Formats: sequence, C-alpha cells, structure tokens
Amino acid sequence: MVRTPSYDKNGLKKGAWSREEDDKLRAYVQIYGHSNWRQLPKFAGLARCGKSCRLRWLNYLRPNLKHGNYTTEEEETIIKLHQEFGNRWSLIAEKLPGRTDNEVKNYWHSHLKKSLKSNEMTPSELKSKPNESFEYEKSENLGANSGDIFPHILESSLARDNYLATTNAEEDGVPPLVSHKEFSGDFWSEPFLVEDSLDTFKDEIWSGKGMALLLPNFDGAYLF
DNA sequence: AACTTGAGCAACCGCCGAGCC
DNA sequence: CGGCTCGGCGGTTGCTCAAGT
Repeated sequence: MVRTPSYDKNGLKKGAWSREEDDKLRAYVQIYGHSNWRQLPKFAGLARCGKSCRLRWLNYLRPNLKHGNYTTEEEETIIKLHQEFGNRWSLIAEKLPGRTDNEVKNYWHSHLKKSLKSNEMTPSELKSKPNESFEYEKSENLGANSGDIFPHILESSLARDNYLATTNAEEDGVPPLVSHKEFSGDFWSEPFLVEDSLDTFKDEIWSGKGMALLLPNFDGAYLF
C-alpha cells in the first residue's frame, strides 16, 4: 500500500514515511507551524522535500482528520458536490470536515465513480437493499439497477479501520502529541523563532556552540 | 500451496496561480 | 513587466494485500 523508500539524486528520501519521520514532522509543525514548507524539512531534520512534508501533514498527520468509514451523508455530499463542481477535490473536501482532498479523490475513484457509472441509485437507496447481490462488476452493460454497490463499500471501510487500528500512533500505545500551548513555558527559553532567526539558530547548533534543540519524540527526544 | 488479478490508498509528479522582488 | 519562488491542486503511479483460480 505504500511505496518502497528510496533516495533521489539529491539525497532526499522518497516513498513511505517511517514512524520516526512522522513524529519529527508532527512535532516540528506543532511547535513552529509551517510558514515555509521548503525550509521545513531542513530544520525538522527530515531528508524529504517540502512538498512531501506538506502532503504528509495535510493528508495524514494533521489533527482532527477522519479516516475510513464514510457515512451515507458524506457519500451523498461527495456525489452532489462532484456533480456541482466536477473534479475540484479541494473544494469538495472543504465541505467534509476531517476529510482531505486526496482521500475524497481516492474514495471517488475507488468507490463512487464506478458505482454511479453503473447505478444511478443514491447511497441511501442502495443501503436500503443490503441483501441484494453485488453484481455490477460482472454486468457492466446492465446499466441502472444492476446491483447493490454500497455493501461493498462499507465492507471496505471496515477493512480500512482494521488497518488504521494497527497503524494509528495513538492506538499504538503512543501518547498523543503535546499541544503547542503545552510547550510554552519551561520547554523553550525562546519559545518561538521567526524564520529569519532560524538560520542563525541552526548555524549555532551545527557549529556546536549553541544549545541543543530538543524535539519531542515518543521514544525520547530528538537532538540536533 | 502457488500463482494471478484487481481493489484500495499513500505518495509522487507536473502544472498553475499568487506573491514578491 | 518579467522572472523567480512557493504553495496548492488534480492526475497518476507504485505498492500491498485479499480474493479468486
């Protein structure tokens, strides 16, 4: 389900994100924010491009994200908004709290698109006939009323929940990240550094004369 | 049991527009 | 005004795994 990690010619890592990288990115963004995605990986100690970090944050690490288990209401909203806006996934995702454009897009392509292609029924209509067999795959030419699509979707959602149960950091026995507010106070003698001062800050760290930057890691701490 | 196929989804790629100099 | 940088977006790809043969 994830790409094999590899390195490009610039030494930047590509492919699946490791738990450690997730922790680093989450910690950094929650402390500093993400005013500059291009510079972020450098300061966060990640061998990733800014775009990759941004995508990972937006699609997976951002707080309040929902995964899997699309409700009938959400499915209907997606269908309705897609009719209205077309492939404007970010626009559609805005109307679905906790959902990302990437997730909506994937859900559309893997579930709703082919469902609607062969069946004009709404999700609620389909769910009201849960015992009908799932036939549309075998009978693409049958058109409307060719089968029950959504039981298949729900089954898939449950499968994804199982997947999440084993990969979700919090459910993995990892404590939730301390919020930015909780870091204020003793954690930083200088809690927030503006972009300009970061370079100096970093230089001092690398030269060994500065203080160590401790970012929270759930197995300890990151030391720059 | 071994192999094949297809679904599902995370992540990458390339383009575009906004903002800045 | 033109060039550059950056963030955002949509399309596509690569990989895993479950189901089917």
